[in-house]
Amino acid sequence: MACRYLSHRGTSGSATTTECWPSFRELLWDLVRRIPAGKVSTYGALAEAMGDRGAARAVGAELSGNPTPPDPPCHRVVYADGGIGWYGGRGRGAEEKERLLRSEGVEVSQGRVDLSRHLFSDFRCRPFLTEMREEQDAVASAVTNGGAEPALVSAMDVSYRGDEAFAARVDFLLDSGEETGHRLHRRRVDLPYIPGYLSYREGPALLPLMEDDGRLHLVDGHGLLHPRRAGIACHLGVRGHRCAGAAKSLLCGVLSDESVLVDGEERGRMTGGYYVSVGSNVTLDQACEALERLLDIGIDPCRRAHRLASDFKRSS
DNA sequence: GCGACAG
DNA sequence: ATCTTGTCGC
Repeated sequence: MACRYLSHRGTSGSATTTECWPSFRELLWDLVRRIPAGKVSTYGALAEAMGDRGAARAVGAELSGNPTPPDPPCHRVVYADGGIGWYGGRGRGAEEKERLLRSEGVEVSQGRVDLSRHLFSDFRCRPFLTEMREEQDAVASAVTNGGAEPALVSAMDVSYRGDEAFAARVDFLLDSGEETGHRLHRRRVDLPYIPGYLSYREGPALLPLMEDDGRLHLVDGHGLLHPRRAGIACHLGVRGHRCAGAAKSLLCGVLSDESVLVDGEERGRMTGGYYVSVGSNVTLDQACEALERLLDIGIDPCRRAHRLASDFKRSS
């Protein structure tokens, strides 16, 4: 199956990521512990060991939360140019980081480590981010357009507190705009936000809320308007649900009139302040018309879902 | 130097 | 996304 990360366990209906993918956090700290004293690595190198250099910022964000420094030796992780970087977060502690490195035999001059002498790069690690990209290619090829005109629309969003996700879905009748109900779901997440991998962070929290009764699900994020045509709306859509993405900003593509083009191809459309793109089982026209219809009668379903998820978190 | 990326 | 103070507009 193309979506291991969303696979169900038995008949319980629960879907987890941990069954299929390693934990970003655990894997990262394992890697950091392998850097010997006297050596350093870089944020990008650690990200690359896990399969994508683009996750370098997520690596830095996780390392900045080291609860017991200097035990997992996050001070041995520096910038790609040898710059010392921060220690303890928010621009603080470069001196302490430099002192620790010097005490371990790392030469620091002009505020920089000579990476040609001190770079450790003997990481052997499952490149799971690469595997996720490969899965995204399979997801993209499974996307389908079309279906009957939707009469029901549900908007979905997720709010966070630490590694806990609070997901919400709000339902509307398309013709009257009447709000007919909502569903909530709370769960732990174990992947940080990494551009291009949003579906692996938020998908597991949203999937249990989806319903295969012909309704169109509008998800906060992109569908085909993604570097590998596999945004979160596609991941959820290829599970058999009708799904489109509605995002507030672009991940890729250029705006040309109302269309968003990638390599000259229309992958999405800007309407009502949202970038809309197909997830699966719906056409771009249908998704845009549904959103426009609700906006026209004064209802912003995405904002409603955002507030519901936010309220759900606050009251939990 | 430029560009900088859903949530 | 979240954090957090201040500020603007209805």
